Amino acid sequence: MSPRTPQQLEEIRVGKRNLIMDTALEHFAKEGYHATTINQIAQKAGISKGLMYNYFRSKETLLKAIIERSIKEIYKEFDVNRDGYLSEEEFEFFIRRISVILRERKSFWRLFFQILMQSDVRKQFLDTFLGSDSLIKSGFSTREDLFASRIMRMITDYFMRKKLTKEYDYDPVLDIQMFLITIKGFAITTIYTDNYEEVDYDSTVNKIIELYK
Amino acid sequence: MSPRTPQQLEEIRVGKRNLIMDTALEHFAKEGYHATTINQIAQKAGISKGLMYNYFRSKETLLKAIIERSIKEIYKEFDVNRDGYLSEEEFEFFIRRISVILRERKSFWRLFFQILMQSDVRKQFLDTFLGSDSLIKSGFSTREDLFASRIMRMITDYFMRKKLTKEYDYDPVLDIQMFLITIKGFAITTIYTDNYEEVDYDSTVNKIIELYK
Amino acid sequence: MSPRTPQQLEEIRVGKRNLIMDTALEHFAKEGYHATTINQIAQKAGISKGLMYNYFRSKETLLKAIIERSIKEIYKEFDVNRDGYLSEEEFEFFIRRISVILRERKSFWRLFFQILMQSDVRKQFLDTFLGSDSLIKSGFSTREDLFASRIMRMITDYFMRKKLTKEYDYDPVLDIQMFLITIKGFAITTIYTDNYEEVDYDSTVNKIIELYK
Amino acid sequence: MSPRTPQQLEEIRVGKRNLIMDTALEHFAKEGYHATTINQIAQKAGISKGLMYNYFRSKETLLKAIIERSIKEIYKEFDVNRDGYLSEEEFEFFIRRISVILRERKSFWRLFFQILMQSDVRKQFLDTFLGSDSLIKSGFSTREDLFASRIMRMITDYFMRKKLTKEYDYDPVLDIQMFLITIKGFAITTIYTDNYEEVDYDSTVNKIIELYK
DNA sequence: GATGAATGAGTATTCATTCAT
DNA sequence: CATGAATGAATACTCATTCAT
Repeated sequence: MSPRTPQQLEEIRVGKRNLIMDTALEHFAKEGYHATTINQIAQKAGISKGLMYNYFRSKETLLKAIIERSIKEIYKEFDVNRDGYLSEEEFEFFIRRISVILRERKSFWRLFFQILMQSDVRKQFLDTFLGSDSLIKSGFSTREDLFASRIMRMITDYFMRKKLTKEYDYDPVLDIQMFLITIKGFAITTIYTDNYEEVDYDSTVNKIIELYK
Repeated sequence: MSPRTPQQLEEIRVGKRNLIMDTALEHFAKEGYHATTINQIAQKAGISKGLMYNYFRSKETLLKAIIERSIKEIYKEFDVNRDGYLSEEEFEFFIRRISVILRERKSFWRLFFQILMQSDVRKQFLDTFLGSDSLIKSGFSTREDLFASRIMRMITDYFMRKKLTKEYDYDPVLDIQMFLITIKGFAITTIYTDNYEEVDYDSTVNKIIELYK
Repeated sequence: MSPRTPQQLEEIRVGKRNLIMDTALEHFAKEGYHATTINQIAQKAGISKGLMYNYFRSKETLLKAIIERSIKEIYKEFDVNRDGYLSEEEFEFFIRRISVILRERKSFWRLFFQILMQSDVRKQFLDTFLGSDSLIKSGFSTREDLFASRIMRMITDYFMRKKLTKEYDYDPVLDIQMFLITIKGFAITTIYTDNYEEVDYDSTVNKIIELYK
Repeated sequence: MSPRTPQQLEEIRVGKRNLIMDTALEHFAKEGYHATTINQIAQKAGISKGLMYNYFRSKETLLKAIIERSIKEIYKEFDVNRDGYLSEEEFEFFIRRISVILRERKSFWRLFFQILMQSDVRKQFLDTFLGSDSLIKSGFSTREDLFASRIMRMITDYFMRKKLTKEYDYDPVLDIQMFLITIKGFAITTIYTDNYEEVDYDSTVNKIIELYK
């Protein structure tokens, strides 16, 4: 009859917290943040509404927690090379990494898209994702705030360097623009395609690398 | 002060109907469908809530009407050549047309994106827009149902023909895939960019044409 | 079938607004602000919960509206002589006026007491009522903000003058203190007595006047 | 590390019980009964919610326990002379005692006021405190139920006797009324004044004694 | 056609209370 | 004795929709 140990409690808390976040993410991504009710989440997670509020102060807090968690995890993925220099090898790795992350976290990205495409929150999504400070503006501020803009700078540098090595009439600004457009289109296609031929998917990734490496 | 003729009445009706739809579209696109209230719309449109319901049976009906109206208008834009054959000239025209329409109807496209990125309605947007029957599934059924899939077929044909005329190792399936990705990315970029340099925008369009013509 | 005229609408609005405020005041005074539910109020007033929110943005707004309404009305009662000078005649009139107002607005005063006796809101009630700026602090700020402190100053002056005319060892500070204590006790007694003998009540009022005139 | 004796356990129990009550009283008095949550109390007291319910069946039970405890203690203060006769000396002592108790138990009195000024519980407070049976009605029944009414009777007797010894036109009923009003006003002033000049306070007490002894 | 007062079902949130450990 | 996760009933508040005028 002795109370649970702190470890046990921590386990319960962490486990349930993640359960709630996972369940909520699934619903948010599918039906949209506004259209999803706390009731739905609680029911699907098999807990009471009250308990949800034991873990998250509000629906919005829950949303932010979900976003932050994913942002942090994604940040780690790219945390390898901090020297700010993007080699051709790293560029390819970067593209391949994106293609994996997009597939592995479809729900998150669907949610993220939704949010960013809404009014004030929006602030051009991909220019955001790949390089701006709108996360801060959106209230989704983390220590990783500058992550996006750092990546964006690295990419810019990468394309600028290509001018030196490649062709005469090479226009790096246009190439960056085309690259971003392609990545965005690729992202949407990946996220909103439920079943794709692995082969086709791979050759698409390869093609993108071929085009912009 | 003579009583209005039936024609005048009809004009008033149509005018008010469009006013409501325009106002609603603006709000839906900016704040999102769920976050927008009938009150806001009515107030901004300068009419009473009651009158709104005189024109639209429900909020959802209003939404569908907005979508349908735009779909129809866009359909007309591409209604020129019905022979199902897409010449190189027409392909270029097609791309340029898209770039214009995207800019001219930003609000609509933002709304359309939102809707499609949600719930069961989703069904990959651009594959929808450019060629599927999901509009029907989505409940946004119109007489133009098959419009998208016809366009999609034309595009497929177009790229298939390129195999015949162009290179040996040309892979039309991959090229279509890349083309669709590019169009999607271009669409999102256009819709969610508030101010762009006209020059840059044009060169991007030209580049896309250059790449896939 | 023509819509209601602005006058009709205004009548409805004012009438219903007052109905809600009156009903709410009754409940707030009896069961306390927190213990009273919007449901109770709506039910007693014979309207739907929703309608309440058509007239008041929130429960707290309703409370403030009730307080302000009464404060304004009471302010008018004492708005007669603005010269800041309180003659003996006016002093007597002042006491009698209070005795009437306390009886006529029992519910309001009960509510007002409750509120002021709560934590931050508190700030000594009667020193407030009769002379401070806590109304402002309480968030019940009106153009009549300084009403209370003006009255307080008038009373202070009144008692100071008595020193000049009356006795040698007269202590005006003590007398003011005793006067305020008496008024407070009188107020509470009046407000929380349901049935009193009119005769007894009058003689009490007379006694107070006799003691402090 | 030897197991605690039953006495020690009982001491712990009593100590913790009082700790909870003290903490709760502080919050109830400051934020109000309804606005105070069990969580706040438990947290401030440094115990778990569960333990609270080990000591008190419910929030309301806790409230009643607090009231009863104070009532009993106050009762003891006045339990000296049970002969029902109030001498002039004792009357003065009575007043002075009240002035001390009011200051020493501000929190309790503030809470008591709140409670009595609400709902059916109300029943004029001071007439209660000084002489009625409303404690029973209020559900705050104790063995000391009749305490208040006994005191009230003693006071009545005291003033009636003054008629015999003092003046011709002396009206004991009016004097009692004025006395009660003064005591109430004095009580409120004392309870809701945070810092008073000790000198002023004393002279006020003396003045009351002078007036009604 | 036009209005806006009125409704009520639904939604997020709070909090006293229970209970397994 | 002690804990805090879990519950669920209650509460404030919103908003699409209806309807009398």
